[in-house]
Amino acid sequence: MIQNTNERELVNLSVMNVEDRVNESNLSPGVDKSENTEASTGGGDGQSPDLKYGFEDLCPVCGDKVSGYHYGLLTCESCKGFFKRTVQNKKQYSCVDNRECQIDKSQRKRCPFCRFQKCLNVGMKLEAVRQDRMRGGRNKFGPMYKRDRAMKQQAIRQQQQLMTSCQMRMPNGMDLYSSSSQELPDIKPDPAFLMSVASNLGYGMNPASHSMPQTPSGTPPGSGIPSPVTSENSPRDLRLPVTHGSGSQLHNSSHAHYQNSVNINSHSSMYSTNGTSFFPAGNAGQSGGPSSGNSVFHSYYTAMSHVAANSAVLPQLIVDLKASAVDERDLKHRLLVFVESEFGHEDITVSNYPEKMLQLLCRLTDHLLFIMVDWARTSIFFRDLKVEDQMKLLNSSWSEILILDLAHRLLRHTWGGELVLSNGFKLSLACLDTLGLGEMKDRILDIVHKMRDLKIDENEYTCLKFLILLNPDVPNMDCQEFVERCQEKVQAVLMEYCITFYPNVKDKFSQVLLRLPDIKLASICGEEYLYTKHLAGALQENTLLIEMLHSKKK
DNA sequence: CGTCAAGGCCAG
DNA sequence: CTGGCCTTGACG
Repeated sequence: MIQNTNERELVNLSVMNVEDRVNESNLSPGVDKSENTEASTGGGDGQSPDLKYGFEDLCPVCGDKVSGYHYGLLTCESCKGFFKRTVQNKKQYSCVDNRECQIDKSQRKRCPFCRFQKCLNVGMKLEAVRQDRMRGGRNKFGPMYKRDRAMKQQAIRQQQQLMTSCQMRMPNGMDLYSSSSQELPDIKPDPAFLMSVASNLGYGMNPASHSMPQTPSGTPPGSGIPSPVTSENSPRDLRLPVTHGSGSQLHNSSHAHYQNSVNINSHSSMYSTNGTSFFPAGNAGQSGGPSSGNSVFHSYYTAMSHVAANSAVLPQLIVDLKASAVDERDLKHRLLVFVESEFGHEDITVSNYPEKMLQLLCRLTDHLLFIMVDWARTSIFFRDLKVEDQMKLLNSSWSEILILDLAHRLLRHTWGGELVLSNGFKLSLACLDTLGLGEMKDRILDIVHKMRDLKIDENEYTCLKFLILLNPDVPNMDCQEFVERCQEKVQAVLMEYCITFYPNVKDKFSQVLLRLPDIKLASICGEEYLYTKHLAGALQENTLLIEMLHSKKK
């Protein structure tokens, strides 16, 4: 892979894209730039109903009012100051209790050890505290903050669309999630429900906001395999991947790594000891189970559900890998709302058919990329990397991840890669032939068949996704070694998983890994196609998709 | 030139 | 030590 020469530009461009998009199709007249300020300053009341509505304006550390982005995320003024003092003065605290003190607004002063611990756990960045104490200016997180804001705005818009869409459709008795309804929660145009959907869509930079339970209770976490975590989460705090018994280690090593944004020790400690975690097990999107009356898929899943009917425990790392996954039902709906808003009222005739279809496909892919970026950014391991390294990894892996995701969707039959708009236009796999992407389509179908033969499940799919993302061979990364270790961990856990849950399948592990080259080939196919189209001027410029494409060609 | 996340200040 | 408010300065 060719390295990207100017990530900063890419980050900025990506940011602009989101904002352009947010502004260009702005449905709510009240949303403009001034609202950003209000949300982050947490200032006056009543000016910004949109932003105030639904998105946490509470500090993820203590629950106090957020005053803006500080050291990587939205926090209150006091935790900002506390974090700064702690890091600048290299404070060493200790906990007189069990290192499990509750941190809230009224008690945050009681135990600085646990408070700092929580700061780190929710994702405050040590490297955002300047060593030279230089004042003013901007740091490298600027683009990230901006992007986050834009994403939140976008989420709000989508949420509004979701509401109107629900109100429009529900009275007709139409099921929004048409692909599978049997195991789904009751979808009603209920603001509270929509709120929870919106806030769990994967937006926002606070990792804490991504680990709320998403799947309906009673469905097993992925592929019918028993979860090590009970569905009853601790009422104390659902959000923190608490590293029991390793508090001081994390603390000390964090200080030792000021230069380096990655704290390897803290991760190794997470998986070396017991499996206690506050991550809910079941938010990995699709819960296992057939999605419709398709008998092939049905038998596949019936077979799957008998796999590992023993009491083996899902490795903690896999639970954590899945914690950032986007729910496929939500995803499908978001895409539908998005595409509907852009193309639903377009007149798609025979003459503009291929062009419109290509446009639609690109917008869709672009949207998926934004969602992918957000998934990655909140994912374990990846979220701890420097932004520059994150960009390099994503630039290198986006197309393969898109292919894997698509193959997985087709395999799970979650929504078959098919979208039908209100104007009757249907976007399905067959369209790829029309567009000249037949070869890629065939490769993808081939991957799907092999995955089905192999009975690749949700957990293995997740591991593959991370193996693609955490590619230590991407050149010029600052944290190459860390990425390598993470990839090794994922690989190790995949092997452990295959051996534990599929002891009778010969070479399951290596067979699963062997899907990667196929995915690579399909992705190259798609990239080449896009690049050709791009050179011919057939693609919309200034999209994240084009930027990603360029980053590889540079 | 305004914005807004850094660091700084200082009463409590 | 805490936390609300102030100053600074790169960036758009």
